[in-house]
Amino acid sequence: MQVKGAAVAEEGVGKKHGFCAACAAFEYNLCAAVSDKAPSNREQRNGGARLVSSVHTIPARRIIRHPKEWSEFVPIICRGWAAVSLAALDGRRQILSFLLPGDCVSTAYAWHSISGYTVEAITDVTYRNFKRDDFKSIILKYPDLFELFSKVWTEEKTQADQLALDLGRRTADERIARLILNLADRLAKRDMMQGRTMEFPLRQRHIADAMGLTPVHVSKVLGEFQRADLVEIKGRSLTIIDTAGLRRAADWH
Amino acid sequence: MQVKGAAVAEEGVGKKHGFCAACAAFEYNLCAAVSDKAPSNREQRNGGARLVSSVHTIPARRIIRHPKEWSEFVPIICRGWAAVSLAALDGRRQILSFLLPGDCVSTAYAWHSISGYTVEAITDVTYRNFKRDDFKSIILKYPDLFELFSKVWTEEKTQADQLALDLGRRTADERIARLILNLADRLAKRDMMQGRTMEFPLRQRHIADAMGLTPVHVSKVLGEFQRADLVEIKGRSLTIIDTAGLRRAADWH
DNA sequence: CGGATAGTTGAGTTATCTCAAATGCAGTGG
DNA sequence: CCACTGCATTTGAGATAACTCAACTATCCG
Repeated sequence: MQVKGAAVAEEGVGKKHGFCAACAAFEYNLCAAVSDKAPSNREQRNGGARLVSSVHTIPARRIIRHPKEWSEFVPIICRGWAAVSLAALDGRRQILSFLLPGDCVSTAYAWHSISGYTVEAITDVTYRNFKRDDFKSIILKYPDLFELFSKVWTEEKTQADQLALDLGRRTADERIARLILNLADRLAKRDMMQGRTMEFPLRQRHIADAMGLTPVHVSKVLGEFQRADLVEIKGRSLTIIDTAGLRRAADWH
Repeated sequence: MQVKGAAVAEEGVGKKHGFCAACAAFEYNLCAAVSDKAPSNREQRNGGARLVSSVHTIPARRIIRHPKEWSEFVPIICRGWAAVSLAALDGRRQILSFLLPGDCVSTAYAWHSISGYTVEAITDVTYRNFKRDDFKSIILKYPDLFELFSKVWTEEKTQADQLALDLGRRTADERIARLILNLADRLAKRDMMQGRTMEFPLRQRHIADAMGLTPVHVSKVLGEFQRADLVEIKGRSLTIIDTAGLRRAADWH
C-alpha cells in the first residue's frame, strides 16, 4: 500500500487529522513529549516524497514482533494497546513500555534492524509498517521533522531511565501508582480519557511484568488501592477517584 | 579552545589516535557498540568544520553536571570513570550508567538541553565539552558520522533496556555478576584490561545504586563471590578468576 | 454448559533491607 | 610519626516487602 502526502484517511490517528500517518504519529508523540502545539499542516511538504507502508490488524494476545525477527519495517501503532518486552534466557519477562496509538515501537527501528524485543498486542491492534529506508530518508530530508523525531527519541530515553529508577528504587505501591498516573497522562494527551476514567485493558500480569512484580502481588496492591478509594477498576476501565491520594502514593512530582 | 580536524593531541582517547576527539570518542563507542573495525582516517573530512570545545579536569566525587543545570554543552569523557544518575524526591538514587573514556554522557545532549540527571566523577575525570550546535551540525553534515552516532544512540537505548530487565527480573547475584562482566567487556574494547584484571574504582555504594540494592547487601554478595573464587578484589582492582563460573552466576548469554 | 484465562485470598518462605557495632584505610594537621 | 576524622567495608541479628504455592472464585467465550 502506498501512502502519499495527505492521501490517507485512516482509523485512529490518521483519521483524526487527515494527513500522513507517520507525521500524525510523531505529532502525537511530540505533544506527549514536549508541548501542546496543535498539529500543523504538513501535507505539501511530504507531497513529493513517497512513504510506502502497509496496515495490519492483529487480535489481542498475538505477537507483532518476534524477538528473533530482523525486520526492515518501522511499526507505528494506529489503534489499540501493545507491549514491548525483553526476556531473559529462562523466560523471565520485563515489559519496557506500553504502546498507545501514535507510538513507534522504538525510534531505534528507524536506523537499524533491531532484534531481541517482543512486541505483543494487548487489545486488538492495528499498526502501520513503514519501510525503514523510506522512513529514514523522509526524516533526514525535512529538518523540522527530524527535530520532531529527535524529541521523540529523547522522550523515549527519558522514559526508559525513569523506568530504571522505578524498578531499582521504588516500592511496589509506588510503581503501580506511577504506572496508572503515567498512563492517564499519556491517554489524556491523546484525548482518550473520559474525565477521570480510562479504558484499561491491562491484565495484572502485564502490570506485574512491567513493574518487576508478581501478578499475585499486583492483585494485592490493586486491592488495597481500591479499598482505600484511590481508584476504581471495573470491567476493563479504571477511574481515578482520589488524584491527590494516588499522587501521594506514587511519590509524584 | 578550538579543535580543528586533526589538530588535537590529547590525553586518553584523543592522543591514542591523533585525530578529532569527538570522532575518536564515537569510534570508541562504535567499537563498543557494533564491531571491531579499526578507526578510519577522518581528518580531511572534518577539515573544514570547526568544533569548539573545552577540556576540564575534575577530582573524584565532584559533580560534573547538576540535575538542575540546563547546559548547552555535550560532555564526552576523556579519562576516568563517571556515573550518570537519577534521583527521586526523597533522595533515593539510581545510577543509570557508568561512563568510561570515550563515552558521551547521553547522545540526547546532542539535540536538547537536558536536565534532571546528575553526572558525577568517580575517579578524577577529564572530559571535553562540545558546543551543542556545532556538534549537531557536524553530525548532520557527514552521513557516515551520523550513522556512527545513531549506532551509539541505539546502543545506549539497548543498555537502558537491559538495565530494566536486570532491575526488574534478576536477583542481586545475577545483577552484580552481570555488572562486572559488562564492565570487563567495555574495558576490553578500550584496551583497558590487563589480562583478566581491571582497574575497579567503584565503591560498593556505586554498585548498590546502579543495581538497585543496598551497600550492605552488595558487600555480602561480593564477599560470596570472592569466597567462591569467582573474582578477586584487591585495592582498587578486580580480577576475574573463574570466567565460566561468573557467567553462570550472571545467567549470561 | 464447559474450559480456559484472570483475579482473589491466605499461609508460609525468602531475598533483601535496616540497624548497629566493629574494623580497616587514607588523608590531615599537629 | 601519631592521633584523628571521615569514608568504606564487613558481619550479625532481626524485620519486612515481595514471592511461592495452592485453593477458590469470577469472568469470558465458544
